[in-house]
Amino acid sequence: MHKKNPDTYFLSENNLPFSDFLHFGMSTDCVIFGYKNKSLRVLLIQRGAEPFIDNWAIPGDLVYPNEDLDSSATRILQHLTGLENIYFEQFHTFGTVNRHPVGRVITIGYYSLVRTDNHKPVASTWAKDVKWFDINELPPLGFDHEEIVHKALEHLRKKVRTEPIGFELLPAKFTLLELQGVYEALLNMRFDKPNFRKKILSMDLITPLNEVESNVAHRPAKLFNFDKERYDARKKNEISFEL
Amino acid sequence: MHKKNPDTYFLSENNLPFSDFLHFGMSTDCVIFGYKNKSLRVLLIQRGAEPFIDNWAIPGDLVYPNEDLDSSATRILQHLTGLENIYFEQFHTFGTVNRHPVGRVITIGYYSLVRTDNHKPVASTWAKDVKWFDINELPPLGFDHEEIVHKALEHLRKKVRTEPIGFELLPAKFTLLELQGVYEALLNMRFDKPNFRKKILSMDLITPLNEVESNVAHRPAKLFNFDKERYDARKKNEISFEL
DNA sequence: TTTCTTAAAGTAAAAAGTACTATAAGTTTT
DNA sequence: AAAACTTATAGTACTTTTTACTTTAAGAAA
Repeated sequence: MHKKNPDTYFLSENNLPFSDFLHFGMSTDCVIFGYKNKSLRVLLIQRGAEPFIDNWAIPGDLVYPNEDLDSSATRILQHLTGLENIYFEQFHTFGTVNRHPVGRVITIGYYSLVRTDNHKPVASTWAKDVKWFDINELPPLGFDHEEIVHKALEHLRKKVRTEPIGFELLPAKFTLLELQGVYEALLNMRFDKPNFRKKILSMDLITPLNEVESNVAHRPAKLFNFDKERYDARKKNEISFEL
Repeated sequence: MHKKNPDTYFLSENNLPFSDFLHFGMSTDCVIFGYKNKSLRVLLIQRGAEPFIDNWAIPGDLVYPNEDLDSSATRILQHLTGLENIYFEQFHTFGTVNRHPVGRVITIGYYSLVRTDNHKPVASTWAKDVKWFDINELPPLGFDHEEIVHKALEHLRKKVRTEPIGFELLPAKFTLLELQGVYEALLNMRFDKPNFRKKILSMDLITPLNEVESNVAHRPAKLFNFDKERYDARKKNEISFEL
């Protein structure tokens, strides 16, 4: 119904026809975080196509004409890691006029958290190589990807202080010291062990299992898992839909 | 240099030529918050053009082909309020396939905070009317603007807890009780007056002036202003550029 | 059985947050 | 001009949370 004469829409102060505005490219780029050996890592690909061929970059792709934004991010993640049900979140959109050498391409930044032990990322047609990099030892990146990674990290650090997402970087069963390591890597801080333990347990969101770690040269620690149901239930109750 | 054959770029798993991906429209939409009479308000326009003509909506416009995203938001804000140096921030991008009746238009959501007393918003060619609405008494909105407003409010509420942006809703000189009113409206909570005062002053970010309010039927309160320089300086020192 | 390493519990001081009371300083009313 | 009233501002006592540190326990390895 509205399709008849689109040129009459959006005529703010300029007189360009509507069709002149439909020349944007859209992409999604994903900053994939992992955790291993007490350090925070980012998954990068080595580009197999121009522009920035051979450069390292964060994985991304153009949004399909008939694809939702989150679906696009899911597709990239799925494709690269082979995993489903990955935690991810949109955090910022980057659209400086000349950010892309080919044309006006605006990219939507997502970050995601994955358990690095579960899988091996695989290179594909569009990536010569895929590798985990320590967050403090990143190579030079193509496009404006350094800015994107930096901003992703900023968002992640804020988020992790208010919502229990640290678990997403660990296997389902983890020890409290492992969890502490995640938070220390993420926030670049040190915590006191007994106090960290006390605080985490007092939140009542992780449940002790009847299992302990194995193959360690010392007293094995108890394993826990995150009680997502309880968290979701609690969150639901607190939400007040004021609008 | 890279412009010669764009069709070889971004060929992930599909075989569409690059030009097929350049048919997105981009817009920015601004959720403008104000504060008056102890209540939080949103500035809405009544649309003067299709689609959703006559409906209330948040102000927005298509991004110009040669315009940065933030510039686009600035332009809309400037145009509508006549004010410069308005606080604003990008918060989320909305791009569901069918969100826009005319075509695939992706919109970048911004929210901003303005001092409502400083100015009167003016309607223009693209808006029949402009009006402030109480956040709890919004009319039905066109497009997906209800979702956008809701999400903006969510972001604002988080932001206001970690950064001193409440001042942006008040005139340069304000009383502590006025500031308390802003926070109560923003967070939908009540604070104890002496404690709020103590907490705010202990942050050492607002400075007392040698002025008091006038034309009040009781003991006039002291006026304060926000010490932005001190805040910026302090923030600068804390930032550790770890990337 | 001894030694080693880390888990896990406990304790005490400091800081921050909460609830409330009291006083001071203006304006308005009588 | 004094009294009544309203709100600003200061102060106090109490509770809870955070921080720093000590102690004990449990298992693995030698």
